[in-house]
Amino acid sequence: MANSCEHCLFISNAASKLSGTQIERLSSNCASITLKRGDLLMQQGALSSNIAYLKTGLAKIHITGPYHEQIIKLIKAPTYLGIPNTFGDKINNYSVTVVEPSSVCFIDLDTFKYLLAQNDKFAYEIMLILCNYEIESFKKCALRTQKQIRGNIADVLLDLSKRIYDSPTFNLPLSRNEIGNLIDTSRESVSRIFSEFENDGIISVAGKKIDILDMIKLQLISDNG
Amino acid sequence: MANSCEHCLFISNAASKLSGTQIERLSSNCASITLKRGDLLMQQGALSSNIAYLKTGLAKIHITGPYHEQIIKLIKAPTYLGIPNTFGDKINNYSVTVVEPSSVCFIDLDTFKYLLAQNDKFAYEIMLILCNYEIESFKKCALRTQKQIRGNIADVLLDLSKRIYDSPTFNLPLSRNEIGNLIDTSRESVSRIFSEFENDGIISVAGKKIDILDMIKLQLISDNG
DNA sequence: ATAATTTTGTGATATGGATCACATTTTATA
DNA sequence: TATAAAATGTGATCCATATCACAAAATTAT
Repeated sequence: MANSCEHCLFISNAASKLSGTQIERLSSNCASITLKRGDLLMQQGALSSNIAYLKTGLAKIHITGPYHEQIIKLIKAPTYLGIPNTFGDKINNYSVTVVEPSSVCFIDLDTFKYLLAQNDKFAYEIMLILCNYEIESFKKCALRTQKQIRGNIADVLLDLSKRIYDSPTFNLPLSRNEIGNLIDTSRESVSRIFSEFENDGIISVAGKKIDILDMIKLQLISDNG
Repeated sequence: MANSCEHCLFISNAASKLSGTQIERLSSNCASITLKRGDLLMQQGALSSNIAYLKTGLAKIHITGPYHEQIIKLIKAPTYLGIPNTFGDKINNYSVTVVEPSSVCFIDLDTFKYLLAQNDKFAYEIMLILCNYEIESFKKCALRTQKQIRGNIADVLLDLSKRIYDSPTFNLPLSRNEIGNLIDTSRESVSRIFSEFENDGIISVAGKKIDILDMIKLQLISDNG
């Protein structure tokens, strides 16, 4: 049975700019699979021959640093992954691992490039995505290094609550150690700050389950570093 | 006298893909100026209506953090500046300040977008640039936070020597304070490490003038954090 | 040139977090 | 269900680096 991108429930802004023929071509050069927590979607150092489109789910972009693994960011569907890898040297410059059950389409690179060349509106949308990535990473870079751990943990909790789950209650998709890798700190410090926040009545923690009790105070901690 | 991009000595890879008519259009929508150290090329928070093309010189991209100014990176000509700003909300997300005498072309945004839509090879080159930006910033983000100050200072010196000046001897384009802002440390620490490196015979420092005496050892410090 | 301002170097001190250590809980596996 | 393995919480200790303080040097303005 042929894949149909045209009727995909999670079609991207970019793909919805494609013509009938173009989207047909996409459909026949695009394979959809489902992945579970821990599955590697893209391996740093490997040769990339596909663009990935995360249709549903949650993933982390991470790279191997000199001393430990560094999580660059959490990626929520829907989004394209690995576009920068496929231009230039075609070696993946980072790994992507699924942290919650996800469905992903792999799009043949040549097809993707063909579509970019054929349809300038499609290309424009992709460019928009790339631009936003850059702006985002500039900001994050500056904020993360100028705040103390309390501020960074507050940021992570707010991000999970607002951007990822849109709810004051959620299950942490990352271990304490991973949260540490995301904000450049140790797992012990993450634990300690969680306890601190709990004692201050800002959050309630039960294993992976987080409940933000005082959003205002959490926001203050985030703002004041 | 009309500006001629076609015969520009510093024409970009992207612009050299343009047709005769297209490059004429670029020429007539592009203003060239010269700037000196300290001149602001792009102001964070301001409305952007131009793409900048740094033809010659050196500039820094910086943003205002919660506590102090953060230098994101040093930009060496030739390069485009501000592309991400002009997509999306059109507010500059960062400032750019010239640190060495530079010449810059301001390209009208609508013209730039017109060229992107008309010429897919031009668009492809611009996309390449955006992709490289992202990869670069991922790497930098991870390395900077996982190394100690000695390692980061070694990185800055090597970057200046290799990428920017292509010489073991050069004049620092940044103050100690700015170097601190670049690698998230204090001016005092920068001074101290410079003295340390000098005592170890790795560099010689005379005000702004730096001489790298032992490239191998400096590289080792960079590698080992 | 001279004065005012900014930048820099370096010692002393304080401290945020890393690291170590180990008990406890949770999760995965046989 | 039992057992092994991984993740977590928390105290004690240590250290890299920020911060403070102030003198010296360099730059800029008058």
